[in-house]
Amino acid sequence: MTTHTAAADITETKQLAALSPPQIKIFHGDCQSVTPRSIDAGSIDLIVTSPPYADQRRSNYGGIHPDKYVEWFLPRAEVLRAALSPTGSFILNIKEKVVDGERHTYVLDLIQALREQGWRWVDEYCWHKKNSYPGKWPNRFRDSWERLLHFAVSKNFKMRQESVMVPTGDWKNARLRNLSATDQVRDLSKAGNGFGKRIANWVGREYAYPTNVLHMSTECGYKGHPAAFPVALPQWFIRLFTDPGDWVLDPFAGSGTTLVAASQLGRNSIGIDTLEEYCDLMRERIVE
Amino acid sequence: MTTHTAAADITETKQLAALSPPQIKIFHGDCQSVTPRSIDAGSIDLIVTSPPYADQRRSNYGGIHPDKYVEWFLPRAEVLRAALSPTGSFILNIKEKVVDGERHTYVLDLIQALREQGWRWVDEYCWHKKNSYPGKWPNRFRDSWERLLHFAVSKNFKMRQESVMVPTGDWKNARLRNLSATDQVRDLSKAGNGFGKRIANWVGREYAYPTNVLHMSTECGYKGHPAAFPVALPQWFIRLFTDPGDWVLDPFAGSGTTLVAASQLGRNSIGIDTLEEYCDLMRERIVE
DNA sequence: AGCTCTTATGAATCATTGA
DNA sequence: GTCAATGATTCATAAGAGC
Repeated sequence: MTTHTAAADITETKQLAALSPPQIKIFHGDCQSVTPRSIDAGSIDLIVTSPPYADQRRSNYGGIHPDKYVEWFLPRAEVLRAALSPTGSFILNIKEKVVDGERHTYVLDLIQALREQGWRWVDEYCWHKKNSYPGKWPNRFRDSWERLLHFAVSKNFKMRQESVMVPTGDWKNARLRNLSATDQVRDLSKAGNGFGKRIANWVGREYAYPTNVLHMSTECGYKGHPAAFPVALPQWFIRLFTDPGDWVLDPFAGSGTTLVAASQLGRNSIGIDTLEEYCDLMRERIVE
Repeated sequence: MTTHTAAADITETKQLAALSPPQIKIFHGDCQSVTPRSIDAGSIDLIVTSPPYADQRRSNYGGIHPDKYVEWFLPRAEVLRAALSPTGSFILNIKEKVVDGERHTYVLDLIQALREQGWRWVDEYCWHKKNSYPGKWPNRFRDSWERLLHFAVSKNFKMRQESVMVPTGDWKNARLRNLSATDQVRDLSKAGNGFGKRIANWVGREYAYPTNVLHMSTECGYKGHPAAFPVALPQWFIRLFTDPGDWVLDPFAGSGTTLVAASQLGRNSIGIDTLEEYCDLMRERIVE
């Protein structure tokens, strides 16, 4: 039993208890070869990932040149598409870097190329990073947002909009202060929109659907490993695009944030990473 | 003479009083033909505009099909580039519409095409619309953000970052840091030229640079014109990319929000619109 | 528990220097 | 020339210490 969602999520807790505990699989290797070998076609309900950005993290992943990014990504997207269920979704967290004083276009190119590969570009969510990296330059301000591209293979993908509804009005802030005992609730308050669907019923107050702008802080001061996104981010999309018992895949799993989120929510998960070191890290983190 | 900040109201008022009152020119017609005929090459310091979106506002503008959007836009961008000063900027407010359940790619295509035309894609600001249009759909949430694309023709465009500084998030921290002698020394040394120094002396560290995410509510459209952007939006970019006395152009002026903002800030402005009815509207609005 | 205050740090970017 | 490495810049947040 790995879930501990916002305080009195009684119904959800019962549901999860009735299910077998969520499975977690970790594969070491490149997702391009691992995926077709180790994952059944059409068995994945949601892919959430933050791939290595172009020319970033060179010390860890070897770095992909911006001009080569699309050709590096496409064959991997192809195997991911085969693994995804017809009603599944693919959430891609990415942002183009600045090259020679202007934004590089590889993300734009990638969107176009993925569409040609058969993906539907359903929407682009905006992740507003409330605590973006500081710095000052003569020609730009701090970059405070990233793209969360939502792709699907069919028009009728699964979407559970009620599961991410947010309380309306001042009630939210007042209530959260009372509930701030646990880390989980703190995470939810950080997200500002991570409430489960049952909590709204439990409290019996008004709630509304969120928008396609997510306000979340990057995780700060965590251990020595690079944390891609805050756990609230995969949480939000897992609630939105899967049911308990579904399978979630992160083909560039890194420190395993997606797997943690999935397990907390009673979803099975698979993580893949090219670095054995990160696979070990994930296993350690999951034990907690 | 060229400095200008939100904090320096007194100085600003004096400056503006010393200048002749801002000029406003309104031209009726298509900017593609009006611009080369009526605007001197290189005379414009900033272009801020929200062009008719694809297939939107059909009743007013005739509507451009999404698939034809880029070819419609490009010749107009060409004349705008000729009108823009070498140190000028071009702010394009745009968002792709949903066609057949997915985002259309004409904005991505447009960015690519503008780069091929010689524009530099400096950055993409995110306009977070705090009060986005209500609605509910089975496969997406409310669209709560739009793109504010920043293009320039040269690497060393004009940018007055001090003019849009915002109060620091935590006032207590700012005040405390003010007491630290080392911090004051750091401020003075890093401020560099002219105005930065004055800010450091005057308001200490109570102001910080903003990010590339703008939080602004939409305004109800000015009577008779479909809702464009709030006046605070062009204001922000006019402060950021021009000095008093500079020339601001809106080639799709609509209800004239950009002209109002420019005049309020002591900048000269030019508005162009294909509809005589809107030109009349602008003239009325400017009298106020 | 609830404050206040301190400190460390995070998918960053540009200018400069040296090979 | 081009390219790679280094230093300087900067702020919202979490965690931790102290009361």
